[in-house]
Amino acid sequence: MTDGNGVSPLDAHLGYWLRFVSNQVSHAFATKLAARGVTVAEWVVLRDLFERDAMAPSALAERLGMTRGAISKLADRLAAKRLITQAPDPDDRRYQTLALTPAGRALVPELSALADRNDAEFFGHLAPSERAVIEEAMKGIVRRLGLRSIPIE
Amino acid sequence: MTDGNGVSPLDAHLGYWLRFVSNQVSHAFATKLAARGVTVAEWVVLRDLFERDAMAPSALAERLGMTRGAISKLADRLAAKRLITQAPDPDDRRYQTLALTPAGRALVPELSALADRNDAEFFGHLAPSERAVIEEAMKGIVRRLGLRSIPIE
DNA sequence: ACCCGATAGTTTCCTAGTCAACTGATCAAG
DNA sequence: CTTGATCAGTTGACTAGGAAACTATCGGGT
Repeated sequence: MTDGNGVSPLDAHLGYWLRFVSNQVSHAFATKLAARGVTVAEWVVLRDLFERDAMAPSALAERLGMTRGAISKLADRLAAKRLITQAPDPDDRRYQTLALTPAGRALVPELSALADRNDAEFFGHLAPSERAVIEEAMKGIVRRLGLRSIPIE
Repeated sequence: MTDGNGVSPLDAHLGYWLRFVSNQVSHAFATKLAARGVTVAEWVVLRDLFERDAMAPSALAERLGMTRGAISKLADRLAAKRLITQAPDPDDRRYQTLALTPAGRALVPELSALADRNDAEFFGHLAPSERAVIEEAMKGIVRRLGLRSIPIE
């Protein structure tokens, strides 16, 4: 685990390899999304709204593990691209309701295809048993440590 | 793989789980490092210089997959913290030589212990066989796709 | 009925990157 | 030699996000 100096090599850590691959995967995906004028964070928001239909920014922040400030800016960007709408909630005027525009809704399946393709490029060759071990290990870590959201604090 | 709308769930992708866990691991590590006043990128540079003893910024940029601009600023920060020195190369004055100061050298083993601890917290409970599958799969992906460096383009 | 605290969203400042333009230094070809 | 291409490093403009202060709204206790 350590060399003569008490310093273990960087690549002795599983975290190193995970970050390495994960960074590459995310970057490759970001490049694909960029061709459609969307960032990864924007994609995640669109994807979430696609299923839930309408959501308050704070709920998104909670689910995506981002600050409310970040969501506020992200929502502005998506609204500027005419992919979502920001409507005040009539019941409680502190709240907003974010929802996909028709253009936004139409975009999600296209982006989803990019996500499928990207994942296949990196992991498609793995044996089902390997996939299963990795997926279970990751889910197990999330469960064990009680991790929530799609993090970055 | 897809629901009725042709949109596969986010968590159907292995890349999703990898990013999830990897983000958490990196964040937890960043928090530990922050207590010593160092960022993850700075740690990687220190760690690399620890083994190689002296290096040009451009070589670091290549190895770490960062731009020269980023390394330039990073080196300035580390020099300001008196952890590295920036010396001109006498043979070719375009080059610099980055090297650890004694303080920098002394810090690496401490940070390395944090890295060990962090990795153990997330992956220590995995069976050796699980670790092996994951590590091999990640290394295989790196090999298969000819990935280099610790990326972010 | 009225504050006081909590809660939703925005905004400002900061950090750490990228990208691209720029400055010097070197080298090779004429 | 000199000139032009190339390469190392720096710098400035820009981006995405976090932290925390700020605004506005709501709700509950007295």
